[in-house]
Amino acid sequence: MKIGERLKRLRMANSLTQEELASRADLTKGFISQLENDATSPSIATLKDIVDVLGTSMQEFFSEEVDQDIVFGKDARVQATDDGDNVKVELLVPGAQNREMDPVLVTLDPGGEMDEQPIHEGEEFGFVISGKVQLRLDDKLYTVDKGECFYFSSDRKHAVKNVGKSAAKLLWVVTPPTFYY
Amino acid sequence: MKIGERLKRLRMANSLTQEELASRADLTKGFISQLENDATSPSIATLKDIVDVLGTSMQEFFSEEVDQDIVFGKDARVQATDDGDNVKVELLVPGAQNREMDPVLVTLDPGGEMDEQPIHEGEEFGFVISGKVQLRLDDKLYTVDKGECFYFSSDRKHAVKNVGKSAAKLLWVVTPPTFYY
DNA sequence: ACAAAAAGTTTAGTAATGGTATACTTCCTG
DNA sequence: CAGGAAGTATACCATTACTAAACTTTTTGT
Repeated sequence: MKIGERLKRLRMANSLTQEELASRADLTKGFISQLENDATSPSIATLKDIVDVLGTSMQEFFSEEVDQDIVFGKDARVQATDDGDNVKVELLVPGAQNREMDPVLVTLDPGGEMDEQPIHEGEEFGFVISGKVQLRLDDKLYTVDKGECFYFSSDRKHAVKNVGKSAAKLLWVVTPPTFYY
Repeated sequence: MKIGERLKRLRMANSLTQEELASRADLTKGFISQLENDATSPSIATLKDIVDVLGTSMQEFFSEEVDQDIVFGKDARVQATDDGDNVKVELLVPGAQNREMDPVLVTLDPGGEMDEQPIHEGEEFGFVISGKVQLRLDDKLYTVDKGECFYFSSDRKHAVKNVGKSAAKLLWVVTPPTFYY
C-alpha cells in the first residue's frame, strides 16, 4: 500500500506546503515528507486527520485504488437530469466525480437551448459534432459551426442554443466535474 | 476511527469465524478480536489484507463512513441505459452500488417490454403503480394489476411486459444492486 | 548572480502500538 | 454435562509511527 504519491498530489491540489499540511494535521513536516516518499506509513487515525485537512474522505482517498474504466461504449452513457424538453445531456464517463474532467454529450433539437449553468470554478471545452449552435458568454454571442469548438473559463454566465434547422450534437467537457446527477 | 463494528459485520456477512479470517489474513484470532472490540487498530497494510479477504476494497470499506443521502427527490432520478424504445428505467437511488438494494422506477409504454434480465443472485420486488403488466418467470406468466406487487428470486429468467392500453409504471427493487449504468 | 528565505529530505532516536502466544471464558451441540 | 469451537483477556515484544533538528534543494527578490 504505497500512498505517498496520492498524498502528494492531493496536497498539491490544495496548494499546501508540507509544513502547512503538517501543522494543520498536528504533525511535523519531516513526517509528511516521509509519507510522500513512502518511507513510512501513517496510522489510520493519522491518515484520517490528513485527508480531513485535504478536504477529502477516506472513501474518496482510497477510491483511486480501484481500477478505473478506460473505454466507455455508447451503452455506458448516463442521461443526466434533463434541463429542458429539447435538450439531452448524456454523461459519457459515469462516475466522473472522482476524475478531473467531466465529458458529456449534448443533443439539442432545433431551437433547443441549454439552461444557463450556475457559475463555478473551472474551464469548459466544447466541440460541435453536428449542427450549428450559438454560445452566449455573459452577454456576448458566438456562433459555432459543425467542426468548430470553444473553450472558456466557467466563471462567466454561459448558455448554448441550437440556431440551425436540424438537431445539434455537442461534445462538452467541464473541469472539474459538476454534472452530478 | 473505530472500525471494529464494521469489521465484525463484514466478517459475519462472509460467515467467517475470527479464526478463519485470522488465518486467511495471516493474523491471529486474538488480534481479530481486539480489532472488533476496538482494543487496537490495524496498520493500513493489514487492514487492506483483511478487507481483501472479506471481499471488499478499502474504498468500499470506508464508504460507510460518509453520510449517505436519505431522501431522494424526483430530480435525483437517473435514467439508466434504455433497454427498449418504449421502456424507461430510472434509478431512484443513484449510487446504490454501495447499498443493499437498488430501487428503480420502470415506465412501460403500451406494448412495451423490458428485456429479459441476466440471471443473478438476489431477489426482486415489484409494485405496480399504474397500468397492468405481465410478468414472465421462466415460462410461467403472471398478470399483475395496479396496486398489486410481486416478489421472486433472481435466479430465474424474468421479463415484464405492459399488456394494458395505457402506460404502466412499476416500482422495482433489486437486491443486491445490479442496475449499474 | 547571490543572498536569504522557503520548501523538502535525512537521520537518529523514542514512545507508542501493531501483532503474537497463551491462557481463560463463553457458548453451542450431541 | 462433556467436549469442542468461538471469542476474550493479558502479558509481552518487535516493529514502526512520529518527533526534533540538522541538512540540502528550490524558489524568490534585488
